[in-house]
Amino acid sequence: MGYTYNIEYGNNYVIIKDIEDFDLSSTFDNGQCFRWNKTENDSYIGVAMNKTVEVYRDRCNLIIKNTDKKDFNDIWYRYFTLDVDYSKIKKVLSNDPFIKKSIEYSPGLRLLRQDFYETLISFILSSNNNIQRIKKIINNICMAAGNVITYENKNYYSFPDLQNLQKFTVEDFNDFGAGYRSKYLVNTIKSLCCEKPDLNMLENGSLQSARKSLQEYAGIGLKVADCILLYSGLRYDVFPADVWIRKIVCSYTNLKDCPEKIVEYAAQVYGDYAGFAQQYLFHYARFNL
DNA sequence: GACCAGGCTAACT
DNA sequence: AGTTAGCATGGT
Repeated sequence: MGYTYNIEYGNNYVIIKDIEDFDLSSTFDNGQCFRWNKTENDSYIGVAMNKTVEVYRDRCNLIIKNTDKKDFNDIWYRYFTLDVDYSKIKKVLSNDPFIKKSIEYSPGLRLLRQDFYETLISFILSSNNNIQRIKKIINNICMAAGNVITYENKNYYSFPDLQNLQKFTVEDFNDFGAGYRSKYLVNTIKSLCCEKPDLNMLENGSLQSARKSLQEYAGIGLKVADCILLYSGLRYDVFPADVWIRKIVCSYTNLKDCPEKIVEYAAQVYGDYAGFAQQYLFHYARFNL
């Protein structure tokens, strides 16, 4: 399964040599994640999985700083979907001329497998919101209840676990800037603490049942449910249809601007790779419409 | 001041 | 089942 990479394990860093299909900007600045930021040196520093790491390219190599062999194998290999064969996915999806164009625009885009609960909370915050503001709200939440992680004399804050999220009130989330979504968060966090969702069912059950069970939570509709399933790496046969996706899909098909119809179309045309198709399209749309 | 942002909920026909 | 107002906030 997956690839074998030529990897160098150093003192607090890991180098993946001659890596293909891994462009930093189109991976981190494409709206799937909210806790990665570009530095002055064109590297990216991210807080994920209770860790802070810095990632940068040196020609064909990818360097991950502030990590080691164990964390690379236990966490980052999976987080960065290094087991996924993007050349195969791109080849299949390129049968569709418009997806092909989007792939050519950002061929090094990757999906990330992020923490399920962080993804769930983050995308409740995403509704009728913009990426810049979503990042700000999430950062406020992390600063208020996350663990401090120091890296190169700067403090970073992990995404809080459910126990810590549970102590926040509607007023707290209002102070963080969540607006009318605050009550959804409090409600959903309480439900999640009370009974954990069945991740195995979400991953392996029918798509219909996975969506339906996520939509039981306050603040989660069809689009947010698909984002949660896709960006936590549970499944790739989803198609989050936000305003950008709706615009661009309607521009190259004669579909009406109706999310359910667009999702149905994507399932038929892109099948098990719909989630990847969506991500290439989204990135293209955001910077070209 | 209007419009928009990785939409959802509730209240209507 | 389909349609629509209302929703918090900050940027353009």
